[in-house]
Amino acid sequence: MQIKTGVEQSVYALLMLNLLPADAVLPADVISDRLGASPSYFQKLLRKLAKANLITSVSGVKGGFKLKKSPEDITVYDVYLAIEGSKNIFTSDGIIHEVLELEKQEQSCLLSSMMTEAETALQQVFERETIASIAQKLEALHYIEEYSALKNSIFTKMVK
Amino acid sequence: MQIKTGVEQSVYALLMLNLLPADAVLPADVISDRLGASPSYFQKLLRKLAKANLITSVSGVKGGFKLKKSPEDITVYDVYLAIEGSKNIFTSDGIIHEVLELEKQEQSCLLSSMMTEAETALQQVFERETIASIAQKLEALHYIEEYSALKNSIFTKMVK
DNA sequence: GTACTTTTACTCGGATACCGTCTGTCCGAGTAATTATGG
DNA sequence: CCATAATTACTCGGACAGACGGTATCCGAGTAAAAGTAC
Repeated sequence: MQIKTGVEQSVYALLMLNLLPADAVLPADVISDRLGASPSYFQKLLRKLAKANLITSVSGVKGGFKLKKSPEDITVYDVYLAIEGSKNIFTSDGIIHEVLELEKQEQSCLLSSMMTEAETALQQVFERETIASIAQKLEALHYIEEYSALKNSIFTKMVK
Repeated sequence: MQIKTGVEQSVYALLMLNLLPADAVLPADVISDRLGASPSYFQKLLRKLAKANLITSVSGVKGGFKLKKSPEDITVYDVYLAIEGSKNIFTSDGIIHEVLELEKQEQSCLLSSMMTEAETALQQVFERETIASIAQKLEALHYIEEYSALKNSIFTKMVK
C-alpha cells in the first residue's frame, strides 16, 4: 500500500527534463544514471510518460526525451495516472451484497462511496502540485548551489 | 495500490458483531462463512482486530468474538490501522538527495510533505466513518428486510 | 561533391524472470465448557 | 452426589505455501543521424 517508487522517480525525471533548454533532449540512460535507477526498467517508465503525453520521445542517434507540456500543466496526479494506470486506488469488492444476500449490482456498496471520496481527496492533493511548483520550491530552498550544479551536469549530457 | 480486501472484510465482520446483543459472542467460522472468506485466513484478521483492541476474544467452548468498544468509537481508520499496520501509506524514498548529491538526511524530501498531506487527507475520510454510522446507513437504505434476516441468522448462530 | 550504403546510438515494445507482500493453509498449543468416570 | 479426569469446541500464534503485482533484465525491431563508400 505504498506509492510506487516509479511515480517518485518519474517526478524527478520530469524535473530534470524541465531544466533543459527548448528543443534539447536528454537520453534515457543519463536520467536513470543520475537517479540511480535501473536503466532498463526506467525506459519503461519513460515510455509510459510518453504514452500519457507528458513527454516527447525523439528516436535515433541524438535522440532522447523532453517535456511535451509546459511544467505548469503537469501535475503529480498526471504522473501518477501515467505510471499507475487509471484504475481506482481504492476499490471495494462489494461483499455487502453476499452478506445481505442481495441481487448483485442492485445497489453499489456502502464502502464504495467512501472509497471514491477518499480517492478524490487524494486526487486534489496530487493535482495541486505541478512540476513547475516543485521546481520552484527546489530553487527557493537551500538547494541553489546544488541545483545549478545539476543543471550544468545536465547541460553537458544533453544533445542538440 | 488497492485497499486490502482484508480491511473490507474486517469492516463487515465488525458490522456483524455489532448486531449481537450484549455479552453474546460469535465464533469466527460463522462470520467467515457469511462473508465467503477463507476461515483460516479470516482468523488472522480477527486476531489483528483483537490485538488492536477493537474486539474481544473468548476462548474455549462457546467462545467467539464480540466488539470491545462501542460501534461509535470504531472508525474505518482504526480498522485500517489494525489490518494494514501503522506504516505510512505514502512514503518517498528521498531520491532527491542523490539527484542533487546532498548530504543525506540534510533535509526532508520535497515530496514527503505532499505525501503526508495526502495521507492525512485519507485519514480524515476514514476517521469520519464509524461502524455505527455505516450500520445506520444500512438500516436507512432499502436493506431493511435483508438486514433483519441477517440479524436473525446471526442470532441463531451466536452463543451465550 | 553528390548519391548511396553502412554503421551507430537511440527509442519502441514485448517476453520473461525476480521478489516482496498479501492471501491462504496447516498444525500444535492454550483455554474453558461439557461430558464421562470413580468412589 | 460430588470430585476429578477426559473430551470437545473454540481461540492463539507461528510456520509455511501460493498468488499477484511491482520491479528488473533482456532482446529484437524501428528510426534517424553520422560516417563511410562509390563514382
